[in-house]
Amino acid sequence: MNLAEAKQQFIQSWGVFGSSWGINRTMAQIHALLLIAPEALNADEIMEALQISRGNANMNIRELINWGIVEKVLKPGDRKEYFAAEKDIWKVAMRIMKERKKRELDPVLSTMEQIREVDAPKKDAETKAFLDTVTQIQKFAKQADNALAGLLKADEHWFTGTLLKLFK
Amino acid sequence: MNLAEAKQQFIQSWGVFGSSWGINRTMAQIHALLLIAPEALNADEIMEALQISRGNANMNIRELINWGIVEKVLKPGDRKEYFAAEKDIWKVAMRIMKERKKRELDPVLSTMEQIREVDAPKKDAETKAFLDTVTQIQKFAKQADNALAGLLKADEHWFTGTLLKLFK
DNA sequence: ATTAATTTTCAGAAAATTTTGAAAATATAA
DNA sequence: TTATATTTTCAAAATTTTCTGAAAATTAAT
Repeated sequence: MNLAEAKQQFIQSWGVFGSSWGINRTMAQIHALLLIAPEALNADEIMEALQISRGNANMNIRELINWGIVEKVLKPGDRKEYFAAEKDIWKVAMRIMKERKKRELDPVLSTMEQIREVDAPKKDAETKAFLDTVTQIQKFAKQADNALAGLLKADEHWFTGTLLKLFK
Repeated sequence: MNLAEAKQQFIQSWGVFGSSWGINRTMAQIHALLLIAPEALNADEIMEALQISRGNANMNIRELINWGIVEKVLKPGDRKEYFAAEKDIWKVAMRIMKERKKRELDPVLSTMEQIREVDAPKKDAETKAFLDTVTQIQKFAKQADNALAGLLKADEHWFTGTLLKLFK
């Protein structure tokens, strides 16, 4: 396996992992491509490398930017827009966790909250059991939420710390 | 919102969350239904409650059993098979994490391992950068893997401890 | 052994998601 | 302003995933 083949393999695999992580295949592949590209790439280069259409490329690049793991890079004297991925894997992972927490965990919390407002005789055994399950889930989700928030907070501090050191 | 409505709401929501967690909607809904059912249910009852076909029910029940969060319950004098969900949310979460770790994290680890065997001049700057990225990912995945394994192990011990106390 | 009940399988249908490609919108240069 | 390059949008097409339902297989009773 030479370098080009290894890169190809990497992009393919990242696409497969992406799918099982609820991220669409192409989005993950573009991310992989940018992650191992020595330079920022423009839309045409991405389309060429992955053999995808312009619309597809555009849409998924935008989504990667929304997730905060890819950014636009402008080159002086070139009208095309270039794109570069955040290369620090830890930062990438933190951003993804943050995004997924927001999209997946937070809704669970508010839904469970809302369901607990059920207007039913609290003494009824069936009602009790149901509310108990909902409460358990809520507790668990809160713990997970706190743990993640803590991790993200810690990382932020670590980052701030490092940054401050650089400028002091 | 009365009890029946609340239950309906719960099942619907669980289905939505499931999708974003890479679990199919019906599978998640069956799980939700069993989670709040006072008694084990049979296939017909599940089909009726969720308005789904027999094939669909059968397939997703089997998958829930594979994940280890639902089990068959046999009732004496009844030829039908009944199904019950694990009610301890913590256990459910642990099982799901274990399963996802196996299906998603472990493959990342082995693929990165394999890619690092690339046959390319290690002094070349491009090769170096590529291998560095792959190594970073591998390190991160290993950390995540260890953290999860630790959590699962801790839980196992906690469980064993609790169980032992009960019987001693 | 025969019959009846129940579960499993799986090809095709339906639904959901992703992708294309060309037209419209936007931005830059001449 | 006009022309040209580039990006964005979005309806329709392609693909992937999920679901149905009836036939086949299995299990248990008579």
